[in-house]
Amino acid sequence: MLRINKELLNFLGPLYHSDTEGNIIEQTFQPKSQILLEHKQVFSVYIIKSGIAKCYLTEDTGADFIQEFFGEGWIFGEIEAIRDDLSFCNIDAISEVIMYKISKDFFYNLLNTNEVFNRLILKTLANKIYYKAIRHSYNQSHPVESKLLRLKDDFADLANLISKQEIANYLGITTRSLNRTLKELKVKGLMNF
Amino acid sequence: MLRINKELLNFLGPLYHSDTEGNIIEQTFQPKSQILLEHKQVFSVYIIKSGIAKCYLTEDTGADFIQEFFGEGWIFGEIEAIRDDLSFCNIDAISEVIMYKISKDFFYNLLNTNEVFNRLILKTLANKIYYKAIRHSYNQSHPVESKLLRLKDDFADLANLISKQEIANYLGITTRSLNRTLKELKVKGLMNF
DNA sequence: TATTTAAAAGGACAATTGTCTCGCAATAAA
DNA sequence: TTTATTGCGAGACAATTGTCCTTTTAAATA
Repeated sequence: MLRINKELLNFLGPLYHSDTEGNIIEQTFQPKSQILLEHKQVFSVYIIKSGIAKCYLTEDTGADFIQEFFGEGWIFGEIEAIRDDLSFCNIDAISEVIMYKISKDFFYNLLNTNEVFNRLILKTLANKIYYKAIRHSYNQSHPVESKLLRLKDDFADLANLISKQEIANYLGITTRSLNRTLKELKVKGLMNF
Repeated sequence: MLRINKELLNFLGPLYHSDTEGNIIEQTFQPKSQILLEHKQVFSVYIIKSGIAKCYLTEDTGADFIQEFFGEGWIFGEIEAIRDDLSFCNIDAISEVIMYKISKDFFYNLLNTNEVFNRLILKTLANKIYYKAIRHSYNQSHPVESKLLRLKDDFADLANLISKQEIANYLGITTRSLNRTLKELKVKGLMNF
């Protein structure tokens, strides 16, 4: 649930340091600040250098559904750039987030001229689809208890970084259901979160 | 819910006809036959020339969750090729399906040497992510009734091609829930499917 | 320390969705 | 025509999850 991409980060670090034309800039976001908003134009592609962000959609019901938690090396804005369309997600910083920011044009340029980068982006996109397919299918076919157990280890890692509300939003359930099920699992001795 | 990709089909048609080395072959699958199985090696990338297929995952609960219905121009196997991993979906023909089949190697080759193809694949991947993100979020945040209404028009188009069971599997619900809700909508005069 | 605020936990009840089962209708096989 | 077979629809009930609201806890501030 916390996605990282060291390969992409390793590619971008050196590129940033050798860049003299301002094609890549660093930008810092404070915790809880909004990085990207739904239904807006996107002018840049972002890669997380450090910190954690959440990517979520706000539905007409008022509920937020968290697509993914983004960590080091995770990229966003690239889908909008490739589709040449408005943003379809909100991105909020959870911790302090430092990011590499590259303009759409430079992103296109890299895609066309740098085979390694091109392949990295292809892989990243393919992985995003893979992760989403598996998760969506699992979510639709299993009760809350199973979903929670499946993420047990992730919770342990993220426990002091993300709130209960965020976990609920990630699972597409209410905090009430989350608490109820967590308690049942505690009684059964299957979880101590 | 029935995805097509004319652009990709328009690209592949001429390529197929000018191909003298057997890089692209046509293959026909009968209705209900299996085209791809989960957890198997994938040696080719497929693009649908005509017909309809379904892409689904079988969960440990025994339930099938349909990721998408594939129509003309839709591609699959490309994610496995890019990730260099086993298949993670089953693909079954629904109607008779005629496909262009290209080897992994030729697919890689096209990606590296043909900028147009490369861009088409990037777009296709980005679209797959976009569609999945929107649908997953909607599914998690809305009751069955809303999900059905949202797909009203698609149902009308596909009604005589796909079964009730398949619709239920696409929505991640049981046929019982589907029938119950369809009846309620009929009573309300909101649907006549 | 006392006071305010926000996050977390949970009680009571309602709504939604699933499970199991049976019956009906349509189509295919005997 | 009769007999299986299969998909569809739905009744009765159970389980799951959500809604609304109150209480508890813990951290932040005065």
